[in-house]
Amino acid sequence: MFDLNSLNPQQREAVTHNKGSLLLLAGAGSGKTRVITCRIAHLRQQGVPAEQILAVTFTNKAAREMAERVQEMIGRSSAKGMVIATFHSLCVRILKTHINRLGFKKNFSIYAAADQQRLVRDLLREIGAENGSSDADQVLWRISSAKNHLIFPDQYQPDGRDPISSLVATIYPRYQKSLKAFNAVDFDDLLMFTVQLLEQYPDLQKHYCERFQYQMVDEYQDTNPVQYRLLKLLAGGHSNLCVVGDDDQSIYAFRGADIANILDFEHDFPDTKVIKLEQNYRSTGNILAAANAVIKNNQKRKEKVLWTDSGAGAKIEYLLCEDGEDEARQVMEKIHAEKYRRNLNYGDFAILYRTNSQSRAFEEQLRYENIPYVLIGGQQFFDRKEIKDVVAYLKTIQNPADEVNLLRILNYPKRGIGESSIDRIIRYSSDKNISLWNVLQQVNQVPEMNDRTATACGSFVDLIQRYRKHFKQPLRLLETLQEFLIELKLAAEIYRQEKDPQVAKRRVENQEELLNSMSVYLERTPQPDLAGFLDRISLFDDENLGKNDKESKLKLDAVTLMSLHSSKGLEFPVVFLTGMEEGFLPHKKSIYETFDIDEERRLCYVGITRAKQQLFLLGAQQRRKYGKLEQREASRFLSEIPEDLLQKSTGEKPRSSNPDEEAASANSFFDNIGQMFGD
DNA sequence: GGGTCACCAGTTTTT
DNA sequence: CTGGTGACCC
Repeated sequence: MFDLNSLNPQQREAVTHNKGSLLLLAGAGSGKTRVITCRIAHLRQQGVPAEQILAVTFTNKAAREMAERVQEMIGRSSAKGMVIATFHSLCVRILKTHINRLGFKKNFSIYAAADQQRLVRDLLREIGAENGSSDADQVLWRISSAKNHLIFPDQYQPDGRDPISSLVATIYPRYQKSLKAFNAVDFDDLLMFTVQLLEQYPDLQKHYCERFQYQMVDEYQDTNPVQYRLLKLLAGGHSNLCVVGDDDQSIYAFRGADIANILDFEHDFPDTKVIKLEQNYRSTGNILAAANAVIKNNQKRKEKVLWTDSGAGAKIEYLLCEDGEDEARQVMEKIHAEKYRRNLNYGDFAILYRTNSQSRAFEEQLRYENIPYVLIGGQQFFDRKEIKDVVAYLKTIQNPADEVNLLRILNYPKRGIGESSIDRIIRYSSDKNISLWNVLQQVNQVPEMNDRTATACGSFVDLIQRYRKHFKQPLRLLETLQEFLIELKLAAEIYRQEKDPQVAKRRVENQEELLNSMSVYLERTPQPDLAGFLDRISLFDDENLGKNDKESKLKLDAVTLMSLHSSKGLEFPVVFLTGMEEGFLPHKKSIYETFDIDEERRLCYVGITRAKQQLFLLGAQQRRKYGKLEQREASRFLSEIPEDLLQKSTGEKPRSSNPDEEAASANSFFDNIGQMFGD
């Protein structure tokens, strides 16, 4: 159990507030997760049945941690039956039972980014509008954003001034039609269809409302319009809905999050109790003072002032660097110095930046200095080709209507079904309106099919059918996957294709990680099957996969490099907030295109509040961009930090070949700084 | 099927 | 400057 006395008064109030809606404004580092888990434990203690409790998060990591902590607190059996899940997995649960009402079969596939991209590219090619990959990405982006706003294909209104949107108006309905034909849904559909289901079928809505009497939503500031709608439907007017979040850390507007959801919550749900958590248990006083000073410049926000009783701590250091390289060098110097001075580990340092391309200079320098580092972000495990190939096989076995994945593997590894044969098969399929899979089963009907290709198709069909049968034995799932990988000879294919044997080895090992993923799934699941495994790897992405996920990367003793976005929710003793320049933070797109400086300020706020003990702010006077040198101006956010919190220093003197030019640029820069610090 | 060349675009990301 | 992609050729 837990001790109410170990909580501060506001936390305690939040934990014991049981009835009606609750808005918990939890500042950075205010012990939010603890409050949510204690609140769940408290509900159980008050006699609320576990089945009535629903907690929704955005990431699997958050859901897993919450579930683990609840179990530690109240025990496994007492937690059994509650649902602690991400929005997406909650929706999959609902759709798995009821999606037939929307005309899908229950073995539907879930399309991830790569599958979607393939499909949209094919559709663009069909209408003769294929134009590199960037169009496909943009179209997909718009479709996703439409779905986030609950705009169905027939409701999509193109914007005349915008050429991409008319493309979207053509592609979106076709895209949705193809998905349905393939018995597949994409990530956004999971949410959109669930909302559609609950709206169209009041019996279902009633069912889920009654089931989940107590609902909690974490990171509420990140909810988008579909998620908001879903919560409204689940709450159904009566509920005990508790939302937890921090409007000051709302940084996902670009993917549809609407900060108005949290700002207007009290208005949307009358009689809401509002509780603010402002005591911070993470950072020193100086760091919090800087964070407060920056964020108070945002007009639309719930006022909060973070405080700590743990003392002011070190001053914040602002290092003005010559250029990007110098910035990287200065970070290295500080890492060496602080590691030695305070006996820290490499794992205590994080280098944060606005855009991923900024990581390069730091990586190079870290490698040069032989400092271990981990780069967070970049390619996701399940985006890797070798993994997608195996997953495509499994999806085809599970759902042969899934033509995107069927086509991906039809001739990989090569089995003598060439491009022209595939074209013939596709044409026959669309002419006769027979699914690809059915055409393959009667490939002799296809005109101009030579015998060898027909035989190859036959053995492909046989392979898939054989393994469909094998994968039906739940006790042999792991062995079957193992046998399947061997029979496919994918490892040999990888070694053949990849010149660098070390790279090939790593890729084969990645495939073997899938086996680990399967065995973890088997351990955790009472009634495992192939469908469940596929859902798991679509939804849960690379959790379980030892060396590739963010969490285990953070366990190594290595300096962490990541974007400001990825850093949300994490903390480090020493943080370097780099690229404190106009154009990076705020990013130039936000200055000239989206005009959302407030969101950039929140991003800056998130960065500052990651630091526990020491915060370094860095910026360069000039930077190489797209090959040419560019003068940089210090970020406006720097001038929002009171001068007495800052210790300023410059790096090396610029060593330009032209002393006059050098003096001029340095002077103008210092004039600028002088103005902003008011000296 | 693999290799080379020209061309383009360049913010943030989870599920 | 980079990385990714499509066109083109052998």
